[in-house]
Amino acid sequence: MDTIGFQKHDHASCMRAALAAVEVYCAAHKLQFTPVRRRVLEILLARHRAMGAYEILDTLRDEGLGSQPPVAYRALDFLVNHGFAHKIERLNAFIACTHPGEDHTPAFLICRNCDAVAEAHAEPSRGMLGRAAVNTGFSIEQAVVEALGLCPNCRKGVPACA
Amino acid sequence: MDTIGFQKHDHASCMRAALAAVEVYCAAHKLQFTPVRRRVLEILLARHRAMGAYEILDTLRDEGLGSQPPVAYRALDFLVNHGFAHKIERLNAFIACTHPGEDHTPAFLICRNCDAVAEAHAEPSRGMLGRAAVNTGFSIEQAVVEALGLCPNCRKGVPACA
DNA sequence: TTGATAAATGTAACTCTATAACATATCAAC
DNA sequence: GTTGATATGTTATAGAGTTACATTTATCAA
Repeated sequence: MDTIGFQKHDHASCMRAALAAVEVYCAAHKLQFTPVRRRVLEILLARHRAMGAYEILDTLRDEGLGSQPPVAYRALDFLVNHGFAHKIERLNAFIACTHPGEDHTPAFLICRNCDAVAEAHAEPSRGMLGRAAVNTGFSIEQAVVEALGLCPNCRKGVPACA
Repeated sequence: MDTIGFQKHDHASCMRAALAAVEVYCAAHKLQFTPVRRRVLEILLARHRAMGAYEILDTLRDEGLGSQPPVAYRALDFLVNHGFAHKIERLNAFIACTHPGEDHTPAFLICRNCDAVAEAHAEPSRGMLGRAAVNTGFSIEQAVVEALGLCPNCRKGVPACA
């Protein structure tokens, strides 16, 4: 068990499910889910938190799967481009998607105390941002929505969201 | 005349107004609006677009106002902390606030073609993000809201938003 | 007005994040 | 199997941001 979206859950099965979903998606879309790409996604899924590219690279290096930055960045580009992982701009870090394969605009809740990250849905076309876009004639193609604050565990004083 | 929020406006007067507002605010709050801080804000206001810290630093260096990164970053920290400028996470860049002094949560519309940036208002506590936060027990303290797409000028094919 | 304290700046060195460029290998499809 | 596209390996470098410490400048109280 581990924390996801600030709640406990069966992490091993959620990891298997995500990998399976990505495999299915790649097969259906004729994408190459190569060993490096797979391993980077596994690392992100296993840690279940936002990780810097160089932190991921360290793990790859230990496993002999490539030691230079472009190896990690290229795998991450692939994962992000196809929606299997997301970049958290505010942290310059990456996190596995909690529902890969589905088309969605993610929004994140980032705990400033324990760095846990929960993924929610955003609808940039709605709300004030969408209205502002329509008013100015701007067409939204992508959106970064990241909230910073305290997760429920840290609010209650749980040390480092154990 | 220049573009702001994708529209033409009297840029010189908007710059004067913003500087005046910041001066008033600093006097009222006993903040030191020092030459470096003032100059960085002027640079941001004059260019009227998102600028990287090193781009700003180059200008400072040319003027003999400091040549090392901390000089620019410290001034930018001051401006951002007091709401006189904002950081665009997606661009790792900074932009002058269009209504300094007022307490607000900014949202940005970023043109991927010409890099023009318009500032809108966000209300992170409302909408889907706010609901997700309430549901999970997360308390939002700050939010990054940035939309990427095409500004009206670039949609119409105006070359580089001239 | 001077002396203590805090705030701001100058500077060097460094860390972290990310990309360019080019060679090599592997895959996919005819 | 040859060819063209896609992916990987590797070197070097660019860009963004911080740490640490010395020095200066402002603030304020005695």
